[in-house]
Amino acid sequence: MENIEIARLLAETADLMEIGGEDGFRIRSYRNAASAIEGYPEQIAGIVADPARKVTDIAGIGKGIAEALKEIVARGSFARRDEMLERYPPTALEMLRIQGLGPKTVRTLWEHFRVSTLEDLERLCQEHKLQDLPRMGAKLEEKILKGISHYRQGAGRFLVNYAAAAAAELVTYLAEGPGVELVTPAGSLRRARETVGDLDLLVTGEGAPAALGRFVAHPRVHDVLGHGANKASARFGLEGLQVDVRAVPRESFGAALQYFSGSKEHNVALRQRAQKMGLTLNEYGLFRVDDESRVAGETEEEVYAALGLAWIAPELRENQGEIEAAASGGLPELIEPGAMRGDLHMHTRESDGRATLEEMAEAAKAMGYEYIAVTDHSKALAMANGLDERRAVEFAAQVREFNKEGHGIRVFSGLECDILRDGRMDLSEDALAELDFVVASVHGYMNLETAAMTDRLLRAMESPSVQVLGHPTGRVLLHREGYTYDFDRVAADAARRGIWMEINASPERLDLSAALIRRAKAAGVKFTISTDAHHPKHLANMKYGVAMARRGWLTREDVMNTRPAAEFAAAKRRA
DNA sequence: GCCGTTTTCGGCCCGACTGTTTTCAGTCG
Repeated sequence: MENIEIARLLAETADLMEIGGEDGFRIRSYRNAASAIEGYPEQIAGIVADPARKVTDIAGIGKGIAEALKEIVARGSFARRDEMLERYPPTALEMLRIQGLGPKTVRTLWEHFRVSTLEDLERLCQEHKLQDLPRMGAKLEEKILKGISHYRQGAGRFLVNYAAAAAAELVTYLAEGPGVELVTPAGSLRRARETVGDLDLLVTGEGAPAALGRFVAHPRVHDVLGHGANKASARFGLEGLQVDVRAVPRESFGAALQYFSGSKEHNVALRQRAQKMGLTLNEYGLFRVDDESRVAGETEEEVYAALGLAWIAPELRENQGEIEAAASGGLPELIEPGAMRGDLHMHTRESDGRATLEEMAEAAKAMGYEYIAVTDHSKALAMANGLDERRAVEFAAQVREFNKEGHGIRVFSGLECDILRDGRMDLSEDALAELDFVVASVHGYMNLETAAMTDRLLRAMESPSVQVLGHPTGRVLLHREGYTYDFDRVAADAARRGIWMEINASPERLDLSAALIRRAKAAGVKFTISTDAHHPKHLANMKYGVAMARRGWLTREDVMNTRPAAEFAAAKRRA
C-alpha cells in the first residue's frame, strides 16, 4: 500500500472523528500522522513489515497510530475507522468538502435529517428546512447550494499554470491602484504546488484597504464570498478560482507573507517552535509572550532568523524535515531555473509536435540553452505518427547534418520510445543505437497489475539504449492517477544502471511528484528536467519542472541537464 | 493520540469574517 493511501485513511478517520465531536487534540494527532506519512521518503508499509524497524521513530507516530498502521497494512483499514464508518455514512466525508459546510453542521444535519447524500442536502436547502435548526438561516442554505454546485463542477483545484496566469493578471491590475506599493502572491502558488486550490494575494501600501474594493469590482470577479477591512474573497474568471486578497501593513509584511504562504503544517510546526522559545507567531509578527514586544515581522528572513532558522525556500515548506534542516544548517542548496542548460524532451512535426526541428532549436537557443534533445514518438503511437526504424535512422542523419551547419546550439538526436506492454522497446536495438538520446515512456496499457507494471519497467531498463524514464508515473493532474508499480525497486534499478528519471515539466503532468523525487534521490537516482514541449512556447514551462525539483530537495548536481554540453554528453551511458 | 530545554502528566497554533446572535459558534485558511 502506498503512503498516500495510508495517509488518506488516517485523514478521513480524523474527519469522521471531527463530525463525531471527539477530542480535538486526538484528531490533530491523526492529521499529523497522515501528513507525516504522506510525505515520508520511504514506504511506510515496508517499515511496518520489517521487524528490525520501528514506525514510532517517525515524528508524529506513537504507539496508537503504530497499531493502526499494522492493521492498515494487514487488511486495508483499522478498527477506529470501521467504527466511525458505522456511525456516519461515507458521504459525510464528501459533504465536508463543500465550501461553507464544516463538521459541526454535517453532524447536526445527520442527526436531525439523516442527510446522507448531496441530493438530500440540496433538497433540504431548496425547501428551506435548514432554518428549523438553531443558528441556521436562509444565507446558509444559499451558501450550501452554491457550494454544492461549485463542487459538482469539479472546480476544486487548478493547474499551476492557470493559477499563475490569473495571479499575474490580478497583480498587474491591483498594482495600478492608487497608493498600492506591492502585490505579492503567497499560498500554494508560491510554494509551487502542482495544483492550486485558491489564490492568496498580499497588498501593501496606503492604498491597500481600497485595493480590496478595487478587487471585488474587477470585471472578471464574481460571487464575493466576503469583504471586510483586511480581507476580501471572491471567485475569479469563468472557472471560479477562489482568490483571497489581504491588505497587509508594511511592518508586518514578512510575517504575513510567511503566514499566508503556508503550508498549514509548516506554520503549525513554526508556531510550536516559537512557543517553546517564549514567543508567539501570527500574521502580524513574532512577539514575546511576556511583554508582547515585537521581535520580528518586516521580512520573512527576520522571522526565520529570530526562530533560530535559516530562511526556508517556500517550495520546502511542508513540514517534511525542512525546519530541522534549517535549524542545523542542513538545507540543500536548491537548483535554480537559471542552472538549466538544455531541454531533453520535445516533439516536432515528425510526430505530434507543431513546429520543425529548426524552429524548436531556435526557440531553445532563445531560452539560452546550449543543447536540446529532440524526442519524437515511436511507431506504437500511430495516432501521433510515431517514427518507425527507418524514419528514426533518417532523423538521426538529419540531426548530424543540422549540427554540422552550426546553428549555435547542439541537438541530440533523440526518441521518446514507447515501452510496449511486455516491457520491450518499440523500436529495434539497432535503430535505437543510431540515436544519441532515448527516453523510454509508457503510453498504453496503463492499468496493468502492480507486479506486471514493475516487471515491464524493469525489463524496459534492460535496453542498453535507454537513458531516461519519461514521465515516470504517467499521471495527468486532475484527470488520471499514475500507474502503480514498485517505485523503489524501479528506482534502485535505474540508479544501478545509470538510467535517469525525468521530471516532466508540463503543467498537466509535473511527473514525478515531490515525494517520489525524494525517494528516487534517496535510491541514488539522477534526474533530467524537461518540458515535453509540443510547441516552441511550451519550452517556457521549464520553470514548473525546476520548481518540482526544488520541492523534491534537488540541487544542481542532481540534475543532468544543468551540465555543460560536453560534460553532459560524457555522462550518458553511451557517450 | 503525541510528546518532553519546567514535564511520563498535562499540555497541545492563531486570527478574520459571517450569520444569526445580543456575546458567539462555525468555518476557513
